[in-house]
Amino acid sequence: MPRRATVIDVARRAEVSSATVSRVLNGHYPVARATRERVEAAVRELGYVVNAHARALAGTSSRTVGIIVHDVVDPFFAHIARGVERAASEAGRLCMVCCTHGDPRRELAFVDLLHEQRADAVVLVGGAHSDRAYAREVARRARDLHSGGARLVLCGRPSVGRDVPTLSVEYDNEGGAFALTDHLLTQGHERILYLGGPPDLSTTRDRLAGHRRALELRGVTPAPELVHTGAFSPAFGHRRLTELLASGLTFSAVFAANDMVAIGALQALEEAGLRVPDDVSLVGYDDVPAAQVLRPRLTTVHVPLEEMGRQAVRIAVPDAESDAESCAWQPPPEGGLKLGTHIVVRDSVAARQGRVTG
Amino acid sequence: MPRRATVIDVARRAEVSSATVSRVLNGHYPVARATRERVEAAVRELGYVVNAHARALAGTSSRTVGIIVHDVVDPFFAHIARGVERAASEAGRLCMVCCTHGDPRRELAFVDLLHEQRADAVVLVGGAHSDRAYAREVARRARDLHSGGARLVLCGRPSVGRDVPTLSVEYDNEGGAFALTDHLLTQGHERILYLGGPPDLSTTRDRLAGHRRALELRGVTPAPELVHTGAFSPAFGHRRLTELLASGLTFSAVFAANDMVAIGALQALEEAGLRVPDDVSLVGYDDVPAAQVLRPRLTTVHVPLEEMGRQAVRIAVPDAESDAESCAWQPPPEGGLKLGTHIVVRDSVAARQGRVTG
DNA sequence: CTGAAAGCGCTAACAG
DNA sequence: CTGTTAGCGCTTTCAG
Repeated sequence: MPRRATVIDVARRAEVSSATVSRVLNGHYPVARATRERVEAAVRELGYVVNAHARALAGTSSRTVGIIVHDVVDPFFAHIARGVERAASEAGRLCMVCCTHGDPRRELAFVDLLHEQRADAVVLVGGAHSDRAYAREVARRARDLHSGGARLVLCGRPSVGRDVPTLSVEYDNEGGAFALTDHLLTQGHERILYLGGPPDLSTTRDRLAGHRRALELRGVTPAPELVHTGAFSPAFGHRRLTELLASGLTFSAVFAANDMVAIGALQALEEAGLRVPDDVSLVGYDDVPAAQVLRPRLTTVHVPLEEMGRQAVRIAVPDAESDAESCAWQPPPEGGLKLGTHIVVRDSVAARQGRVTG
Repeated sequence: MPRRATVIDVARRAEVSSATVSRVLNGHYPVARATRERVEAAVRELGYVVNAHARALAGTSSRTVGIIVHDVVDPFFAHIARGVERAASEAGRLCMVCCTHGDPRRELAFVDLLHEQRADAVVLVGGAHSDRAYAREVARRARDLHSGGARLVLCGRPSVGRDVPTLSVEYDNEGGAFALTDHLLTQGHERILYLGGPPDLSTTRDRLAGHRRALELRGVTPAPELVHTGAFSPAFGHRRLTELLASGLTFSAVFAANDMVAIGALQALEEAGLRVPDDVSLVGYDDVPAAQVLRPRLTTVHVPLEEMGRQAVRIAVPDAESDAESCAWQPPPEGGLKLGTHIVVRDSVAARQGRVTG
């Protein structure tokens, strides 16, 4: 196998030094036009391709960012990933994506792997399990990363400690759940079934907190039998709601922990011969595209997913432009952004008709 | 900023040589138990993290694979990306994903970028535009990559030339379209509107070819006014079908070029007061999850998306296990896989009632 | 089992 | 404007 061409080969061929080759390759440095052309020709003739590793080793950054999600197919993560990829690309960086499938150990392992790659930023996406030991592990990595000049960005999850050097991009999760529940309450629903979401995930806790706050504000006592946490999947929504319906539980509305759960819930309702919103109202959360495809179209909470991804890299890495003077750039002093959410009213909620289904 | 720890620092601390540190870090080499433990302790105490770039430079591969898609959010690409990510991860590799948003120039630029990163494999996903110059560019990069020991994998697109060193994973696109059209024909539909898909994309050409072959085989003459190519989006499906309906075009079934187009088409039909499948039958292609969420549930062609992604990396890189003896591994002689597709019958097609809508 | 030393390919001073 | 010369941090012969 013929060894790959290197700067030296190009230099020899163009009859210049390797430094000159490097200079024309990088632009940003005066090189005589004739020389430049000779080098460019040599590059072309040799099919030379710089070695990003050698380049990274020699000082310049790796020009990559990493993102860690549960699953690239899940629209919640996919949209955030798109934002990260776009912003990274605009900042002249490659995006490495890792999928944990919800396993915290894989998550930690990926942070390490991305650190090894010397990613300029590592974006950790989605709710976190509330586990002290786990938070400590994340904190340690945040420090390691930081002391190496890289940033750990928490996207849609709480901080892991006051003086841990992380950046963060959150969204108003509690507020969205509050608004959504209030909307239901306003329509006369008081027995609202809360369905789905892993109970120990920060996302679930926040949504439930907003839900409860709204209930209490309207003088409705939260009923424990109306809270059924679980997974964030259509399968869970379908299965659990089917069971609940069979058990005779009564409620007039369902608050699905996210749109995926709502998809399954809607199917269960359909199968039970219940009409949405006539017999039961239904709401979701996240406002992924599927929410508009469902019939009835789903009332839900819009979360600026892609924007979160964009911001995550924006606050963590200097962009292409200011990049020339990259040393001038520095992370925003706040270090933490919180994006707004808002309820999107569509067709899956109706005023309560008096009857309570069960 | 305190310089990051290096093997030398670890070596010093553990009172061994850097070579020994390297050996314990990599496993695969006899090191006295006591020595190993001393090194491991030093690593921990210093918060040492290997530099993947230095490692890659020093000879071992970069342990990464790259994937180039139009858009990570589009389920077609997302599922393939998931397969690639999983297989890469299982083979101990990181996955770098790039989004072109359909721009061939970005695609080429990303191949270069991934080559610079010395990715072990670069997977190019999705239909390609049939453009000689473009194919030549791809071919050149395939050769460059190959001569550097990396592989270019074409996933769901045709070869760029007989003796261009690429690997490929295809699916039976033409066959699926044939089967689907035949299904419609069997149900009595003869005026079938073919809707969507960029006309110069290989994917579209293949699907249309299968569609036409089925038509001809049943003695139905393809009608040019029934073919309306365009984008692969719900927006296109909705807009164009709405126009067509207004124009008075007659047809009893719609063959949407993919499920996304079908989503838009269904909405247009609904808005026009037409019922699916009672008034008009509708089919899609790809069998993404949305196909099961639509009402009626969509009859479509199942494409083994995730499996394609998996296979793409499987044929291109040695897996973790055989990796120990990695020099023993070599790409499968075939170099080209073709996965099967099959039609999934759901609820969006009904036997033709006689009336032809328009 | 362990150490010494030679690069891997590139960039970045530092001199001209 | 261009060449020389050190490394960047790691792996890897080749010798003990």
